[in-house]
Amino acid sequence: MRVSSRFPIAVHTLLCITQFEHERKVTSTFIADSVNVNPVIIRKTLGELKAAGLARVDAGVGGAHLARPLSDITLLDILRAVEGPDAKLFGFHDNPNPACPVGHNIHAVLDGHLNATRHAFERELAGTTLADLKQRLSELTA
Amino acid sequence: MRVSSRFPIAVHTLLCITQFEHERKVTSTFIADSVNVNPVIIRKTLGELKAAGLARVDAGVGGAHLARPLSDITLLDILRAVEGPDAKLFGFHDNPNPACPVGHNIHAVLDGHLNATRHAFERELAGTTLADLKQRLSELTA
DNA sequence: ATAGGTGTAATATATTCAATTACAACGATC
DNA sequence: GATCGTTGTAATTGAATATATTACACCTAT
Repeated sequence: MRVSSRFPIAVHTLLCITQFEHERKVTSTFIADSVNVNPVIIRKTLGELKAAGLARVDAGVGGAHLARPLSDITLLDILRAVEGPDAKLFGFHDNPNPACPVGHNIHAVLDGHLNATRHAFERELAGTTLADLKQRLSELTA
Repeated sequence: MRVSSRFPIAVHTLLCITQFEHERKVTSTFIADSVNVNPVIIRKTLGELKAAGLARVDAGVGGAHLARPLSDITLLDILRAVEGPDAKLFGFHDNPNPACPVGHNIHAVLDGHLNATRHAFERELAGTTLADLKQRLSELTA
């Protein structure tokens, strides 16, 4: 049971950009050195953030930037950028037996609760923005 | 990003027990036929549910039973039984660079929000009991 | 033209999960 | 007490997923 580490990697990537974009060129290699993963992973992550409208990347010359104000990027936006907008939080066994009353109704009985749980999960993530994280980071590095 | 299907399998298993334990012997093979997985998966699941104090299994003769009242078993109890009590919901990249201010503080900045998200997730699951599910199942099979 | 960087594909490796086979141990029943 | 159906558990296989890494074509400022 795991939300992939691509999510914290994406958050880390965006924080690196906010922290350094005005003082140096923020390349995939620079970010990769902070995150401690391979630069290709950062390029893929940046590609997803770009597709989601959260980041811009200067092709050719290199360097990444935020595409929206910090306060307009939530943790949920970032999660959806890297996992896809309709990624499933819960797995489910395939083809429960329709001839058994339990198997026949298991989805009807459970799905609503699983969706409610996913909503609670997403609501919490939507309540935090990159501005909050940067604020906290400033306090820690002051 | 996926909570393993072992969780819905465990819920399905317990619902099968509540539905049938008074009219027939509920064996791992019987449950496996309803869930549509291999009986060994059900035996492992029942072992975990037993260890968590949610189910009893009659060794030798066979057959599973609930160990607690329906209203005293929440979805969170079941999740913890199959995933372990301290399973992590979020992955995290290893060894962020301590020489970078972002890498050095990424855990301090993020962990609190990730924990809050996990709590919201668990709180929602704790709000539903097997009694609720059985009630809904009764309505559907009536 | 070149140098530094990005985008992307291909491959290798690790991890996790479920399916399956095999078999020892258990307990009711004859 | 031998048998039969069942459980508990280990070992192996196969599929899916994720990350690391290499390679290379393409882009753009200089």
